[in-house]
Amino acid sequence: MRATMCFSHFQLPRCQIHTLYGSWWKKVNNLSKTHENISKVRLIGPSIYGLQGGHSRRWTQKFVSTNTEGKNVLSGKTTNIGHQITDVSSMTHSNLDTSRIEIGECKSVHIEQKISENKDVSKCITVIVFDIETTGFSRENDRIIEIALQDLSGGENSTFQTLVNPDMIVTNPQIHGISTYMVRKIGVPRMKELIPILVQYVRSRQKPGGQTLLISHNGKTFDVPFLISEFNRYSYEIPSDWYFVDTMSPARELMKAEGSTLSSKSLQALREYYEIPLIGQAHRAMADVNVLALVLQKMTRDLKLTVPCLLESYSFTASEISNNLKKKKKNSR
DNA sequence: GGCCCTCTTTAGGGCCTT
Repeated sequence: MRATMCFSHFQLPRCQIHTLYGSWWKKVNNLSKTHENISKVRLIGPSIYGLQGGHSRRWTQKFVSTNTEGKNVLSGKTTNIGHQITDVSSMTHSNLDTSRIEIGECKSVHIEQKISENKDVSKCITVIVFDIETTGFSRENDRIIEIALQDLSGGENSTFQTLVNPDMIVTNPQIHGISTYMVRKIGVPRMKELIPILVQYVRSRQKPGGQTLLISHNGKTFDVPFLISEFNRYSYEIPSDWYFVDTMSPARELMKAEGSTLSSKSLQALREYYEIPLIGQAHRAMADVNVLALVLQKMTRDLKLTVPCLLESYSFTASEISNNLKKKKKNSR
């Protein structure tokens, strides 16, 4: 199977060409070897993911390659909450051979426990900003056509971006500029193929024994439920140690804050409020991720929010969202 | 569709995501 995968940097210039197999993928494998009992790279068991075979079953071969059309970028250094974004990095064209990857076991530590044990919990939390583009607003009838992630701790391969073939006509290219032609190109992965890679990528960014915090704008009502639907559609589940934060909540607080002139909670309004220049096309996943990463940095500064704060006060899990959706569906019958 | 706010909870409207 061959799929197109984009790994992008926050900004040009493009200064390095890596192969994923030589960089990120090697890192994934090294991680699994180094932390066998802690954070061994894992795609969760076959029973959950509907794979054939037992835990010892290896993944079948997959090739993932970037293409420039997909604007797949891979960033080297970006930013960290509490630190200024100081650098930009390179672009990657890669061939990724995911064969012979062991499905291991991952031991995670409960976040609340970790916070109480370690005040500097932010050091063991991976903060990833993400965004999706879709064919519309309906989780049932529409599909994801682009996804982008940026690990705010920076470093090699800190961003992940790809178009997704939705197997349907893209009816809203005027919104994001993504056409049916673009997503139907040879090599653009379907969601079913992308999910294991996506999970593995996030896992590769996770610190040993740490947790993952995935941040998006309006994620509670759009991005996360959409992801849940896509995962469930192919009998996958979002890993239970993925914690989500919706930046709409702190944005509401910012609107109410004394002296704030923020008039709307939209990402565009937040970008304008903080005078963040738009790099790339609005409503392309990575462009919006870049904006949100900067908004998050400035908003957490203004509201004096720390990463543990975000976790304690704003985070939610996919299962909480799923349970809410099930309850509401049941009540509406 | 779902969250939040308010002129509220026995509800309705605005906003946000593509």
